[in-house]
Amino acid sequence: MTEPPTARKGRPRSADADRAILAATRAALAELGWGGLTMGDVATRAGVAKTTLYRRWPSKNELVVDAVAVLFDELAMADLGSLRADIEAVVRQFAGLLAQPESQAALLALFAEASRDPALRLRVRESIIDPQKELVRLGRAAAQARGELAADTSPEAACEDIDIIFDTIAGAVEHRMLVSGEPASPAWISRFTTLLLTPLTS
Amino acid sequence: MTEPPTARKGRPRSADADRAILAATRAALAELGWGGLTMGDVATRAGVAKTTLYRRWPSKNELVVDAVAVLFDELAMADLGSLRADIEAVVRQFAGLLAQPESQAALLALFAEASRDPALRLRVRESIIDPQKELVRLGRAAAQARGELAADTSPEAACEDIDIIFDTIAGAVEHRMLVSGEPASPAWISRFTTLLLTPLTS
Amino acid sequence: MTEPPTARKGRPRSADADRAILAATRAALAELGWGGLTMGDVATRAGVAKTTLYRRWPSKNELVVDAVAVLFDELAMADLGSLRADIEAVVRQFAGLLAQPESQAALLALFAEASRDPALRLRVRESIIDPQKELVRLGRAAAQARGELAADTSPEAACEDIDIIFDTIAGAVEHRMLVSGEPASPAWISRFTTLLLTPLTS
Amino acid sequence: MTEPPTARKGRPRSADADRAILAATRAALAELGWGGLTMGDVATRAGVAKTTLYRRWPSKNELVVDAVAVLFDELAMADLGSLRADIEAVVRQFAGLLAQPESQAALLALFAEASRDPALRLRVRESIIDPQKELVRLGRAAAQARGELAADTSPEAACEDIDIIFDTIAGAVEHRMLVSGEPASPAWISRFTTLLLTPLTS
DNA sequence: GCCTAATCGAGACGGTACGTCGGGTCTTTGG
DNA sequence: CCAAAGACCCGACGTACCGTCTCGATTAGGC
Repeated sequence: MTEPPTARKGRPRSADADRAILAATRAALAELGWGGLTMGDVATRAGVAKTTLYRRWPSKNELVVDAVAVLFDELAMADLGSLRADIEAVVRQFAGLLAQPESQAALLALFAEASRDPALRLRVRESIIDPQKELVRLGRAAAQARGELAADTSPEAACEDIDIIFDTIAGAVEHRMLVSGEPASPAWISRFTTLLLTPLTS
Repeated sequence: MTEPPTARKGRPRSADADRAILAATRAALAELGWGGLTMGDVATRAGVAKTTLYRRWPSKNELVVDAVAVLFDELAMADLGSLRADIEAVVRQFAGLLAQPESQAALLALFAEASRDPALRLRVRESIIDPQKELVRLGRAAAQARGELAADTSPEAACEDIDIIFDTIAGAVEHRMLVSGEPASPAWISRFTTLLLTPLTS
Repeated sequence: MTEPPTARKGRPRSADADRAILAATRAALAELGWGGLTMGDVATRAGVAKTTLYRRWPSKNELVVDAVAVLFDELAMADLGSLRADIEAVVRQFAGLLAQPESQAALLALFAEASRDPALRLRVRESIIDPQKELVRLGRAAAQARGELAADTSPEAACEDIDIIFDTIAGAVEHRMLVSGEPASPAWISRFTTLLLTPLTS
Repeated sequence: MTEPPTARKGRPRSADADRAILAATRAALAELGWGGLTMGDVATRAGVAKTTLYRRWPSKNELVVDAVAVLFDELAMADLGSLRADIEAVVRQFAGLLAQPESQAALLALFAEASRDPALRLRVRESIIDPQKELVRLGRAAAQARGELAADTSPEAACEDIDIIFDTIAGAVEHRMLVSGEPASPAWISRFTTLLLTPLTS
């Protein structure tokens, strides 16, 4: 095994550069939006040459995915003792994310690009979608452990349940905040949670 | 009465050109996607000079809104006799729309741009969002007439109800089809309708 | 003889328009130079539609020829009693013409265009060159009548003489004023006349 | 000593590109004339991006000056032993230059533009006018050395003499070839030289 | 006193070139 | 081997004029 790929010849890549580039990307995104973001501008903000940027990311899209992905790392499933509390918490977290200009500017644009580019779609899925979906999975398991939800009848059905719940939550929040352009107020979150909770528990 | 401004000076704008441009835009959109769509290309396809195009639409965004808007005109609320049937019909129609490459390519990109440009947002809302929301409103009214739903307690609450239902339907379908990239099969539509129907009728 | 083509059917062309257009052309020429002159601008200045302009002149070039030609109509050969005085007068008149911004801006550009366009060249020759050359011819005849110059030995030789004198006078004045960019002061005119007179009278 | 700015950062500009662009400009000029010359076309012919072209020359005018200037470098003053021979040689060289399509197409147009643009005028003067005028200066000095011409009485007078001779030679040849459109035949050159020589030597 | 026909203004039309900008690559010098 | 700098090719942008066209509205003669 050629285990440690750390020891390479020549000058090693600067880890500072990576951080600076991602931070610059987020800043530019928040400031100028997706359309106004240019590679040259990001490079300048990061105090880095364009070459350095392209050495690490093949294109603007991949760069933005990575830059925004870290924002989704803070999503977490805290078992709050009831399904309603858990759902509300998840919705609130996701809404909080979409309230940030960076993710606001990036998310829909990224989805739009991804709908044409399979490689990007994969990357988006791994970095952005899956972490969110995992939350739904965990919440469901916790509710089952608590006895609020029935146990899985089959893995396929479980998977479908999770998918439909996930698409509904993510879609509704995104649509409200990014398309309708209205905030996800606590009242709205509460009403939406009720909407979601009723069929699950009845 | 404000005199109809039909009698204007100079050569009138060609209505043929308008139609050709919008058709060319839809074709290019379906073929090349949002990112690949070029004003010059649209002009060429439409057999029109770029100038003519810019005389009518200030930018790519507005053009695409108008080009795609007609697709949403076919949405209709047919009173099918039951709330479930009506919801399923609406979801199916919307899913059918999003299955077309033109709208697929345009919708997310348009939403993304609109989140930065208030004028565009207004245009999107009028041409695309409102016609959809109207369907929800009509379906609700029909269900109330049938006695399936309780009458409005207050106009504000009614409005909020419609908003939340609308965001949920639109968001979920969009997210499933455009982000998750999976089709809205009859089975999925049925399950989603159930999810939606339960809290409404319980 | 179908002499008077003046009587035509339909609305006659406005003579005012012609005058306004030519004046506007000269004004635009003096203000913006050849490169800055546009048909649309001339039309606007003249308070006339572009169509009206193109109905009369096929292109910018022909228009400018006509607009500038009238300036050359004021050239005249006044028999002042001596060859020197006559030459000086001609040079002075031509220099005066080239001191006007209109002709300054138009002349070289017109010559440049004409070197590629035979039709334009003909028009330039008739409207601009020939009137000038006529002066040389008249001056020569006057000097011969006075006995200052020998009579023609042959028509061909006379013609060659006139050509060479004309090219020398016109070329030198143009080059001094338009290329070297220095004024044709009385002193310069006097020196140049001497230069020209010596070989003619010796 | 100002440090030679040879050691610069970044990729150096390609000297090949410069040569290719200037050659392409001359070719396009000879083929299409001044009016038909397009920046895009020049770039294509040179196998170069438009950007590269604009990086070096701010506009068509400056580019053409540089492209044509090299043609004037071949002008030389060969001391042929007599003033007449020297003048004839100079006139012949200049006529030869104006017989080339490139310079024919460029010269008058350039002069026309320069009459409105001081910066361009300076550039024209340095690249095109001065090399020619130098020939007159040298010829005069040689003739003085030979004793054919009297020595300078004063620097100013010498300068004025040179100017007037230069404007006359250049103007006459240009006017004959480019405006009258007739060739500078050996006979014409001989006659013109006589015209010029008489006042100088009498 | 209409009719006919060419003119007028206005402005949209299909084109072509413009000069700029961003994307992504390549070639330098220097670490 | 990497980094900074910047030149490179490419292709789209939105604009400006070109010269042509289609309008509705005039403005003369000729009947």
